[in-house]
Amino acid sequence: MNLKMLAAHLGLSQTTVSRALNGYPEVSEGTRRRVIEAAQLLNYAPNARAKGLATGRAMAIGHVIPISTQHEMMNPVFGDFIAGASETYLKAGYDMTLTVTGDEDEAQNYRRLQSKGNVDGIIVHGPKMADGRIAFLNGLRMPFVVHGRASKLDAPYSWIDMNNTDAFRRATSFLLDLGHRRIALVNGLEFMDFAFRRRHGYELALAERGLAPEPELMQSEEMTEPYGYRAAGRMLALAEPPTAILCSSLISAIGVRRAIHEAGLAMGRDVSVITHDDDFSYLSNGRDLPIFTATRSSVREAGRLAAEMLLRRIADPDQPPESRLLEAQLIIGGSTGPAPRKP
Amino acid sequence: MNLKMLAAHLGLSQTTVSRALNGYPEVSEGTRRRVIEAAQLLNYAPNARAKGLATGRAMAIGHVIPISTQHEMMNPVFGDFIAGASETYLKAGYDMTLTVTGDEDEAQNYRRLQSKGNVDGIIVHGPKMADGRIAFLNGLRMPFVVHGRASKLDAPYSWIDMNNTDAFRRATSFLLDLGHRRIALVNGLEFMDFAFRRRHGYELALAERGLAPEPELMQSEEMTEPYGYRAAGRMLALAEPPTAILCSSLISAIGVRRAIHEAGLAMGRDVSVITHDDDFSYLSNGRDLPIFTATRSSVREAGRLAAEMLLRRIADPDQPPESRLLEAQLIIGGSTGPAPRKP
DNA sequence: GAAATCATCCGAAGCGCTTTGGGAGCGAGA
DNA sequence: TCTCGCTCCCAAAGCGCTTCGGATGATTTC
Repeated sequence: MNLKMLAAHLGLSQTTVSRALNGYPEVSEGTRRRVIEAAQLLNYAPNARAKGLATGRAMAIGHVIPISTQHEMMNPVFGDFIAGASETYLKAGYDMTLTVTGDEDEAQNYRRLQSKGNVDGIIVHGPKMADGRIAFLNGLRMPFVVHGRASKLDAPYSWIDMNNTDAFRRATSFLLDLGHRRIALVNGLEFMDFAFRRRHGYELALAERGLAPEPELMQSEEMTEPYGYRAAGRMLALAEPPTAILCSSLISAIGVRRAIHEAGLAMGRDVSVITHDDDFSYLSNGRDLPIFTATRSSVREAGRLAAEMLLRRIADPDQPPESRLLEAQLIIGGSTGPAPRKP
Repeated sequence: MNLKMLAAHLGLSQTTVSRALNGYPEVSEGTRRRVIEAAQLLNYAPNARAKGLATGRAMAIGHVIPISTQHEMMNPVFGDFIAGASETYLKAGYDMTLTVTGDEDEAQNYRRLQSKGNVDGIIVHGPKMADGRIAFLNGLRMPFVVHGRASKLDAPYSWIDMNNTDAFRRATSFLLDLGHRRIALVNGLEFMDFAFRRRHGYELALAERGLAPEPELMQSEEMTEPYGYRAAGRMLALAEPPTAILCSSLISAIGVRRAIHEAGLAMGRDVSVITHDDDFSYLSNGRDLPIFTATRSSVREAGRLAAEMLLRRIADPDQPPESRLLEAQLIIGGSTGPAPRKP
C-alpha cells in the first residue's frame, strides 16, 4: 500500500492525499477526514526512505557505540542510557539506529554515517580524554551531543555530563570526615574521561587535607565484578591496608564487597565503601535503605536529556552549543562508618 | 557529494560509476579502479535512502524491544545480545535500528515498521508464553527471528533459544544428587517463556525423584538484585528453610548471596546456590574458578547466531523456518556442596 | 457585471540511486 | 566487404514521497 494506491482508491491526487496526511491547510476538512480514515483502514504508512529522500530529513538518530579491541565489552551504561533516550525519540517520532564500531578508522565511520544520510544527528558515547571524534564531528555538518566530555579539548561542542569530579571529591571528603586516611580508589579505565575526572576529584579532596595520593591505593581497569574483587583483595593484603574504598561502579563494588567478606572483614565497620551508582533499573542499590553509600545519578535520565538536547540542535542547528552538568546525589547507605581505631 | 557529481567529475555516466562501484562486470578494470579511487578521494558514499528506494532493500535490521509499563526496565540481556548481533551485521554491511515500544498496539507498531520500509527483517525479543507478535509477524511479509520461543504457539517460526528446561532440570538433579531435598526456585517473571520453561525443568527433576514442588519455595519476579535478596531472605526465615537455591539470573544470585551472608550462613556449605549465567561481559562469574555453580550460555553468542539466521532468511525468504537450540553448560563453582546434615 | 479573491485540488519535477534496454566501436570469421 | 559478437559505456525510467506552480470553480468586492 503506497501513496499512489491510496490516492487512486480515494479518487484524489497524490498531492492532495499527502497534504491531507501531513496537515497542510490547502485541503478541506471533509477530504482530510476521509483521507485519514482510509489511511487507517488500509494500514497505510508512508515509506520512510522515500519520505526521507524527498524531505532531506531521516527522522532518525544515530548512536555510535565504540567497542574497541582493547576493552571489548558492552558497557551496561548504554542499555539504560538508550532506554532513556528512546523515551524521548518515541514522543518525537524519531527512530534510533545503533552503530557498533571498532575504533579503527572512526573518521571514516562518521563520514560514512553522514553521507549515507540515514540519521539527522548523532549521540557520541564514551568520550576519551582527547577524543578525536569530537573535533572531527565539528567539521562535519551534522548535529551531535556527547554523553560526557573530553577534558583535553577546547573546541566548543554540546554535551551532557555528570559532575564526576565533584561527586568523587565529596565522597572522598565524606570518608575523610569519618576519620579515614587510607582511602583506596578502584577506578575505571583512566583514558576514559569520566574516570580521569573521578580520580581528579579524589585527589582534590585528599589535597585539601594535605594528603598525597598513594599509587598502591589506586587501581584503574575495566569495571567488572572480578576486577573489583581482585583489586580489593590485593589492597586488603597490603601491609597497611585501606580502611575505605571508593569504587567507580556498582558492579565492581559488588566484587569489592565479596573480597571484603572473604577477608573475614565487615563492610561498613572494618572497611567503608562508597561507589558510584548509575541507578540501573536491574541492579538497584536499594531505594529506601541503600546497601552501598553511593554517589547516584541516573544515566537513564541523562539519556532522556541528551536526546532532548540533540533534537533541539537538529531543529535549530545554528544555535551555539549547549551543555548540561548533572550533580550526583551523595546517598548514605550501610557501607560506610567511622574509621576503625588503630589496633 | 553524490553520484551525479562524482560521475561528472570523472566524465562518465552515472550508470557506469554505479556499476563500477557495485562490482558489475560490464565495466573495464581500468575504469573501475579510476572510479573507486575517485570515490575514496572525494569521500563519496552512496545515500542509503536513495539506494534503498531503488533496490527495495534497506540493509538494516530492526530490533524491537518491549518495555512494558508493568516491568519498565531495560533487560541487561539486550546489551550483550545486541553486541553479538552487531558483530554479524558489521561484517554483512547491515545497520541496526532499535525500536523501543510500550506493549500497547504492538500489531500497529510492527505493521508500521514494515510499511515504513526501513528494515529488511526483525528480531523479536523477550517472547511471552502466548506471544501475539509471532502469529502477527507470520502474517506480514517480513522475515523475523525470535530470541526465545512461545510455548503456547503451534505456528512454525524461526527461533533461537537456550534449552531452559533441560538446563534447570540438570541443575536441579545435580542438587538432588548432592542430597538436597528442599530446593528453592528464585525465578523470573513466569509469563515470560524462558522463566516458564525453567520452572518446568525444575519441576521435572523433582518429579523424577518423586518430590512435589512446594509453593513457599518458588518465587517469580523481575530479576533484580534486591529481588534476589528479598526472596532468599524470606525463604531462609521459613520454619524449614531451603538448603539450596536455584536462581534465574546472576544478578539476582548476587542478591541471594547477600541474604545468605546476612543470615550468618555460608554459601556452598549451609546453603547451595546455582544460578543461570548469561555470560555478560561486565559481570563475569569468573572464568577459571567460577564463584557460582551455574548453567552458562552466552547470550552474546546467541545474538550472533540469531543475526546470522535472520540474514539467511532475508536472502532466501521461502525457506522453511529454521531453529536452533543451544545447550547450557553446567559449570561447577564454589557455591554448591552436599546438603548439610539435619541438626 | 467584471475583476479580484479564496478554497480546493492537480500535474509534474525532483530527491539519489539502480537497472533495463540499447548503441558505439572494433577485431574476427565468412 | 559484410556481418557477428564482444566490450564498454550511456540515456532514461522508476522506486515513493514532497512541493512548486498552476488550474478550476465558487464567492466577494467594487
